[in-house]
Amino acid sequence: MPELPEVETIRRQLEPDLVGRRFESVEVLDPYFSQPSTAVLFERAAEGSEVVDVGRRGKYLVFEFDDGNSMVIHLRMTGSLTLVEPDGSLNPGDPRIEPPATGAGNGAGPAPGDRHLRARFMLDDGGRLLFSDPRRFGRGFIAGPEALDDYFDSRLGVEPLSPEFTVEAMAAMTEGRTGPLKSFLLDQKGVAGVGNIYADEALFRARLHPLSPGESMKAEHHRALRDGVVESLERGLDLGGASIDDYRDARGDAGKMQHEFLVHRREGEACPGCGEPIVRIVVGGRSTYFCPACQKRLRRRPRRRAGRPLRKRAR
DNA sequence: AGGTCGGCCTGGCAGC
DNA sequence: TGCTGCCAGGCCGACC
Repeated sequence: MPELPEVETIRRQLEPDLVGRRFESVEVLDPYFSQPSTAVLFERAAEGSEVVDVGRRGKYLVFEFDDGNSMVIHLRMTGSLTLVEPDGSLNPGDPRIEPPATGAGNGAGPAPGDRHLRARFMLDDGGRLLFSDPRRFGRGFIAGPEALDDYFDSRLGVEPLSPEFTVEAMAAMTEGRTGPLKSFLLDQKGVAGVGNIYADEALFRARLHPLSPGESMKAEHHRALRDGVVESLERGLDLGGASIDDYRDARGDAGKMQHEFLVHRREGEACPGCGEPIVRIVVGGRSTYFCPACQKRLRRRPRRRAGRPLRKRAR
């Protein structure tokens, strides 16, 4: 599942090869991809545009065009973007040359005849960018600068790898939140880009229980969670992301983060901290892995009622 | 307003 | 073997 480290890995690979290139033709093969816009409108808006920047916001990839508009792509669960060089390889010098487009298939990409291919962007240097997505959850749209700002502002919170992601910001975001910390981390309006994998890893690094309410945290916990999020995302970036099922980077390679999960998808295995078995629970409908020994649940801080002194406990 | 839950999708797999 | 049913989960909209 592409989360921030996976999307950023793809962005870093695409940027040097796409900036300065022009989309000569664009084909939307699955109308779902461009919904709610139509395939034709999407194709018209992208065709002829030169890419001047490849950016990222949360889990969204942002291809900025020379006309000021941007094409935004979200990979969701199973989407992938693959850049094919003019010679058919996945990067210069790569041995995985596509078979010549003489036989079956139409030279669709790294997997010729890929039935999950949803959109194809032909570049002016003969290369092409392919969007493939078995589950059809991924989406693309084109927007002007103001509309794009509004879109992101209403959906996304702070970038966790930016200087704005401070301990104070963490404290402000979790104040008054009664829901579980796991749900807070998955809410993109708080920290943008964290998904199920890195939420589990961040909570373990912070030694925080996924069901602890946001408002139960004290200053030391705010710092621990901020640091846990940053460390888990940076580790994922260093390893080129995590490949559990479908994820591949823009060159068709798998990431290595899945070999270094501390708790995620490791139910019953020994906790890397204390050796106790890792447990799986469901929080907000999501599989959640943690160590019950290392990640103790915080209790809600008692709220003082105005004008009334704290009562001593009866008995 | 914050929290929770179902729906969107399809491939893969368990179970019969 | 082939069928059914369930699970995976990011995001959104409906609802409490």
